[in-house]
Amino acid sequence: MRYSKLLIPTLKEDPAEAEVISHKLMVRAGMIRKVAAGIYTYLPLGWRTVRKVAEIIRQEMDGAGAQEIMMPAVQPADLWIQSGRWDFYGKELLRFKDRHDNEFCIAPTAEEVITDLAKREVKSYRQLPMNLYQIQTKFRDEIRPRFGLMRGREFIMKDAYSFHKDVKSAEEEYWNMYETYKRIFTRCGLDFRAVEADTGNIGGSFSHEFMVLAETGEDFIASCDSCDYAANVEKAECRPPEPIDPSRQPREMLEEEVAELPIEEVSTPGKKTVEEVAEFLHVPLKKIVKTLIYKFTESSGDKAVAVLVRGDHEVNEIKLKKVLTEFLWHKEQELILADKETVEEVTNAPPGFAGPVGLKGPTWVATIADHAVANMSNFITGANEADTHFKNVNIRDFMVAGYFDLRKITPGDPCPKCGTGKIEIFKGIEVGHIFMLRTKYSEAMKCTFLDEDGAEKPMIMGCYGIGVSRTAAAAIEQNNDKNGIIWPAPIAPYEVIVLPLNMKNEAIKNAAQEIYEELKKAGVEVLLDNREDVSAGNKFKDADLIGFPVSVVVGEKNLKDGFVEVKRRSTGEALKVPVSEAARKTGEIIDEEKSTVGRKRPFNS
RNA sequence: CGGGGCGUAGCGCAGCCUGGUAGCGCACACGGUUCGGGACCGUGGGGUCGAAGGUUCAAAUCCUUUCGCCCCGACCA
Repeated sequence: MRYSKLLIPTLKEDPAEAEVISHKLMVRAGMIRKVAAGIYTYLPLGWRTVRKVAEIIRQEMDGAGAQEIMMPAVQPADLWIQSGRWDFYGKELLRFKDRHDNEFCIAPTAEEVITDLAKREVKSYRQLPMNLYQIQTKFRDEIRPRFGLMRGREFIMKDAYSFHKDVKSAEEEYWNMYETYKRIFTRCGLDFRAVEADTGNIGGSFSHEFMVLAETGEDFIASCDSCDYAANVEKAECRPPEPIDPSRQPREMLEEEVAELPIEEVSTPGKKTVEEVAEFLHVPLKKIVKTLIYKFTESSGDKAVAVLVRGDHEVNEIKLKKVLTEFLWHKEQELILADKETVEEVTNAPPGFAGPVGLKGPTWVATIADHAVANMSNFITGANEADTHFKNVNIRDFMVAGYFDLRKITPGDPCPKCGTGKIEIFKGIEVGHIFMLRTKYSEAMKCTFLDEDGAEKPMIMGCYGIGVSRTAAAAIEQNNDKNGIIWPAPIAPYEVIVLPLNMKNEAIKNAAQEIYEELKKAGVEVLLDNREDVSAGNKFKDADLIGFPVSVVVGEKNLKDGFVEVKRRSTGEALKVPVSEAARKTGEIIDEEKSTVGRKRPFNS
């Protein structure tokens, strides 16, 4: 392709609206343009990269036995009502009515349509297992789209759904997809980890996320420094301190054995946060118990629950939700930190002075505590009175409905898997997610088959997503320098750019043209920067900004002696090669760039 | 939805406080000189100052409303 024919509107300056590097560089390199918040047009270069990511996904999915299909983006409400998600999904689901006043949505994901398809077309165990996928535009009306393609509202996703006659088959496919995803992201040249994850809105029984490690990631990953354990912080379980002590009886095992002292009131004027209290009373955060009042709604009205965690810990709301539903039988809706009024009602004090001693009020249902609290003694809590805390509080002083894993894992915690390693926290960008759905959708939508024994059974399902456009952005987050993008060769919009530095010099023009033709013939994806009246400096800057893995520089000085320069974007390393050798050498280098991608970074190590 | 910020030429911005000719750099077009790391000279085109209403002789500027965008938070297959 000739540069002059392509729409590549590069910019010298960062766009004012962009914050993260991938967003800035994609706009500057002329790959995307914004149409509305979280909604983008892909320009020729951006689209080529997206297509290349998609092609890698296709090859690997097809190779793994999946079949590509295409489902509608606009989906009827009644399928979503059948699955129960029409009510459950909330505002993120973009809904509208057609001219007949029938309700529709723009699909954020396609479990409903695919389950309906399987229900209609698959009758027998003989047709199973089956894995169907599509690569398609999705829409999620995110509360706050941001960071360009990293969190768009409209984005391109590969979503796959598998159907099985039994759990064993489904689990086999799950791990088949797990391995397939590893190959896909490795081929894309990404440094990533597969981590255990929460199942969120999609539901189901277990799940892994594929995380690209990057500082701009919005997810936190807990990873063990000695074993292969890695999990989303949302999911990572905290090993209860020894001894595991649900009954709270044996006091003799406490890490710090001291006699329980009598409870004592202390004045703490204006000291609301744990940090302020710790500083004011000259005690470590670990000696304080935080009391957080959470509010949720159930059929009988608003309820409040008090949650106790150690001062240096933070509540993991996903775990809290789970505890509320699974152990306390509250089917909560919209769990939120309680507002001022609720706090005052439950604690009889302004926010900032809540404590577990003497909670009351009609909405208060229970006090629950994190495991770590069970092993504390003579700690500090709020006194449920303005400007006052209690010292030497002990478990004897209040009622706890139970001890659960309620906190976020923190760096230095013991690994929940091996127990000996320490947890480290990394930031990551979620580019893929695989779920074991089991029968969540097949039961709701009556998607059944006849098994060998003639019994009608719901299909066992799995689902597997990859953010295609996000993967492209994540690759940039990981591969860039001050001059621009450094594309991993397999997903670069073009593999090679040929730079004739002066188009008015016939010898340069002809040599560049020749090398370009030869590369094209050899099947290399090559772009010829044939722009007239663009200075050498500009061509270099644009080539670096866009990030072509290899450039062939055809300039006067070298060409006089019959040479051109073949340069790698990743290392800056430049080879002087004879014109006649240029195409061959370039081909070799690009092959090497493509084949070494991913190899330098061992998976999960 | 809460807090903060911003809407002036395609992009990046100044002008607004203190009302009176809409400006700068880049980009774009034409002519010329340049041509290995974002060249230079000259000429030129391009703006309902986000929108609506108000105050005023006069509004980009002051007031009100509204829309959009960005950041932080809550939220998120």
